[in-house]
Amino acid sequence: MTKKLAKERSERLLKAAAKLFREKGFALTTVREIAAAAKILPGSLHYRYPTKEAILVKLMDDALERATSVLRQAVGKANDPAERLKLAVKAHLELLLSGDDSIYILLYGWRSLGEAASGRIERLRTRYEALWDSLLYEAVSAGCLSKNIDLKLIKQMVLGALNWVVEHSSGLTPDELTETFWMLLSGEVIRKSQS
Amino acid sequence: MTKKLAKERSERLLKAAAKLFREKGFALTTVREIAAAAKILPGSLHYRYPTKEAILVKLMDDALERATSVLRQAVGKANDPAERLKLAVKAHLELLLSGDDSIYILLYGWRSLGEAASGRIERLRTRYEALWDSLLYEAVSAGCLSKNIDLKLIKQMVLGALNWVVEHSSGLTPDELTETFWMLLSGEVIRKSQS
Amino acid sequence: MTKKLAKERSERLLKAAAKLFREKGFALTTVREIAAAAKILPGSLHYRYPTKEAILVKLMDDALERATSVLRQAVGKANDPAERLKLAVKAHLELLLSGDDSIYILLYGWRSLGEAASGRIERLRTRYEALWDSLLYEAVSAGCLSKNIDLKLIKQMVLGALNWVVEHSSGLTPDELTETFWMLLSGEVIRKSQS
Amino acid sequence: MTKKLAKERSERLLKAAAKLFREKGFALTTVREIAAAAKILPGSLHYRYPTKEAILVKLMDDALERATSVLRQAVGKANDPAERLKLAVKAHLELLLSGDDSIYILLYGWRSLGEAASGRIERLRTRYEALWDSLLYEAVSAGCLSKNIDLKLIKQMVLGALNWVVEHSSGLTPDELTETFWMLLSGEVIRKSQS
DNA sequence: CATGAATGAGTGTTCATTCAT
DNA sequence: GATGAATGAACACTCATTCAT
Repeated sequence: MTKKLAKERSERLLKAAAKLFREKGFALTTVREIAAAAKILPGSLHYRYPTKEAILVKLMDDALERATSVLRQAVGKANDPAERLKLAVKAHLELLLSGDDSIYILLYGWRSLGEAASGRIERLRTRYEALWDSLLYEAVSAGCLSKNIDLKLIKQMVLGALNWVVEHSSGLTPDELTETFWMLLSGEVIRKSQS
Repeated sequence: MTKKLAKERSERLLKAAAKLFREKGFALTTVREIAAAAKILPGSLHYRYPTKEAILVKLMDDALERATSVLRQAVGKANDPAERLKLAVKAHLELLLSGDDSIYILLYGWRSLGEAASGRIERLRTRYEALWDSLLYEAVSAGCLSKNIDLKLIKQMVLGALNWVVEHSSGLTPDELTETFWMLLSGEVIRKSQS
Repeated sequence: MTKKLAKERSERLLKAAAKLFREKGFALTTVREIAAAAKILPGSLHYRYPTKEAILVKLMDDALERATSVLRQAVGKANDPAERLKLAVKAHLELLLSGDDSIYILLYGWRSLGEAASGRIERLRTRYEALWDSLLYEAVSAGCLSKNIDLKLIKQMVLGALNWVVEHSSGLTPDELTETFWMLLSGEVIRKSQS
Repeated sequence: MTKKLAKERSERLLKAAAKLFREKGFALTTVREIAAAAKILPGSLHYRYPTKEAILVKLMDDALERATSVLRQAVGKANDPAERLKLAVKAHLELLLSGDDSIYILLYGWRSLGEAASGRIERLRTRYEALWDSLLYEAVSAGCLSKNIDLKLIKQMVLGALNWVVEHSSGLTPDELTETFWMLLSGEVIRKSQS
């Protein structure tokens, strides 16, 4: 019973922190604000997380865990490499648009981390990106992605486009965004001409 | 003579601030650090810029001005819409990779601005993006960009891919990045298959 | 137990602040001086009062509360309007000479307040003066104060004389001051002659 | 010619300073504000007065000089001691209501002075009050003021009433105030009864 | 487990004053 | 005489963290 309450408190705290970190940035959010939003007292906050940074790390950890799991699950629904890639794009967009603040923080919050935590998150992020790496590699093997192309670069361009678009184009669904993006990748947007 | 010295000081200050803002973020950079890096005293810093935020605004203002000017100049070198678009991509990448810290700050620092300054920068940013809008519109008119496509969305995807890639893929030249990106857009990376 | 200590601290802080505000003026007193005098740390001071002005407001609030209460009590001891007036004079002088710094601050410190706080204190001051207004009005009704006289003006002259005298004539008791003042009011000082 | 301009500048500076000191208090007025109001530059201000305090001292000096001179002139118009006293009251009120900011500063600004300057002003103030002392002494000699009364105390009560009233009762002329005050002193306000 | 008062180093900013020109 | 850029000590205030209860 008590444990349940404790867990609820902890979740409220993380949710509140994520919301504030997203809205105001890590540095401009005070622990008092987090505590107030989570309806606990500043002292109690430090009982669960020793420092403010620890909250951020926890948030990022969880977000990455979730992202990895979601992506893995999404691509499992198809066998065709191109189809799997498209499913990954959609899953990534769905996650970004899910309203989960911690995903957002994951993308932009790493600048606030100390060296130790920064490395830790980087490793987790690499794990997430490794999923994309294998997806792209599969596609090359299946012949639906050109050989002799820098796969890492393609991956970053894809992720960059997706991450950026959710910040700067509002009101569209993941499906709509996926379709447009897929058209762009398929060369259906730019018509071959000369250059 | 005095004026020259004053200008030099002012520039040293801005450069130092840009470097620190990029490295540590706006909130985590102290005015004392900026002053020390610029080899002036904290009080002298406030003689030129009333607040820390004013430095950030000035930095962003200048960066946007420069970006707009560079882009305008770059696309002026060609007449073919597709070629102009490619030149824009290259110019944008060159700017991002030029080592100018304030360009970086422009992309990620806006979260630190107060409401007034934020709106001001947003307006300038819109002016920069308007250049891209017209570039894309031209391309549609010339038939080398598909009609019936959300141009704003394409613009954000393009800019997102470019901005992201310079942060996460190091060691490549703007030309190399431009070539790969252009291949991606031209559909030469993903081979048409089914989906 | 803790609460008791906290209260003691709070009182020490207010006493120290009042003393310093009186001696050096509000603007020339630093929060560090107040903290040092109260034997707490600057940070702890702001835990209780968010700003230096808040301390001043609290001091004035309390002083006015005390003054109102003391005056009300004093005049309750008599029924004759003239006697009540005289008791009020004595009570006012006793308060001023009680060594309570906050009463002094109340008289001269309002210039340091911001607009909001200033209005608040002004309202409280009006409440205190309303007691004098009613005292004077009573005296008129009872015929011991001339009709056709500007009562507000008389009130200000009386309060002005009393407030000023404690600043510039030292060593006398409230009783002595009251007697002299009463003689002055009664026309026993200036002998009727011509003008 | 140059001298004339210099004098004009100096006067503009003093007027501006007096106005600001009255409105915002000495401590809250910055030299930059004074300089701006006097339309000179901060550096030039210090050419004429070495410190901010020096301006305040000069202002007080002049005000006291003027007050002394005005009072002396006013009482010279009559020979009867009571009449002279009444003229002094009127002259004092006229001065206070003349809109000359420095007179106001003289009354309330001494708290801002350092020890040295404070003593200096105190001596000047004593000289002004000595005029009142002699006025009152004359009145005693002439029999129109009761013997066996603390003259210093009476003086402070009179000055206190006058100084206070101009701050707290607006819209009345010096003549009106003088009449009411004189009635108060003459015992025409409080009717003798018992106490 | 939870509290909240207390801490104190650190923050952005102010401003009277100086001084080379 | 006059300037205005530069100074740097001082200011009010913040806030992540601690710890006695």
